[in-house]
Amino acid sequence: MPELPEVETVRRSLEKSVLGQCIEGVEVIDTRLRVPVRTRRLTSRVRGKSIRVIRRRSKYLLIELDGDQHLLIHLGMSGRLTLQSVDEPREKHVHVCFQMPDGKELRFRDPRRFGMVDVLSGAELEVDSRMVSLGPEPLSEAFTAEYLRQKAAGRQAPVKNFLMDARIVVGVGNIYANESLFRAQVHPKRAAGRLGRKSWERLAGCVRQVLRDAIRQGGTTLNDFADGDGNAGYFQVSLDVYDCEGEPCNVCDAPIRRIVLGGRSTYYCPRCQR
DNA sequence: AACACGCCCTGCGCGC
DNA sequence: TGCGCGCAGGGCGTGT
Repeated sequence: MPELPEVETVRRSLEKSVLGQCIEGVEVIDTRLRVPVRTRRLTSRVRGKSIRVIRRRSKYLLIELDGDQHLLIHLGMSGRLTLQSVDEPREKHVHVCFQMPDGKELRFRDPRRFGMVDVLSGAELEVDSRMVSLGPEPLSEAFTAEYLRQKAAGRQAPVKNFLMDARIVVGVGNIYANESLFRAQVHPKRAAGRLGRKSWERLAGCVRQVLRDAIRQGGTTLNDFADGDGNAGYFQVSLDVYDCEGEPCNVCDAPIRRIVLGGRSTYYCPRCQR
């Protein structure tokens, strides 16, 4: 589920609730995530350390602790990270808990188990294969129309697949790729290498705009997304095309179409997007 | 290199 | 009411 706006929403809420606090203990209930949880390593490196900074890179949360340790957390498709009272019964699929002060714990819950929880030193983080191959952040200065145009040169793959490639730009998942292309009036199937400068300008601008709007609304909650305090997002009411097959386009009333690209549902307006 | 595809896993909504 | 099916926000490995 969580794309950049959702992860950023979680980051901001955790920044308010747990920044500076000490992680008093770690409990691993189930190690079976996409990458098996290394319980002893996690416990020994994290227990007793305070949270110095909470960052986000791509769709990863990076929680920097005392002693140059960095918690690396990915929410996968169905992950949640919420601060709750230890008195509340643990929900099904809570796999890892971090004990926090005042009788609270940070719970990592992930029904589909596509997420991951790991801990790395600063040096390990710098050379980590998951990190080094990542493209620029879409809300950074490095993300420009010219950058995209150069990267796309000669590529035959659909522009939507290109946008969702984390080596090109991070954080743009299926929802926001669809929404960005709609706002930029670019057909998702267009070969990336065949877009002109003007299209790239619109697209770069719309990607940033969509992501900023979504962050402002606290992310998109389709089924179960919530921030660190359990609050749902609101961007789903602003979706123009995602999961809107057959509904009239908000601009021209033509019915929204659904096709499959790269194995994922792709929604677009056949009249607005060329 | 670039690209297509399948898989990891559980839950949900749908049609029958 | 119950069952089987397809589908779901991500990322990685493998094949051509």
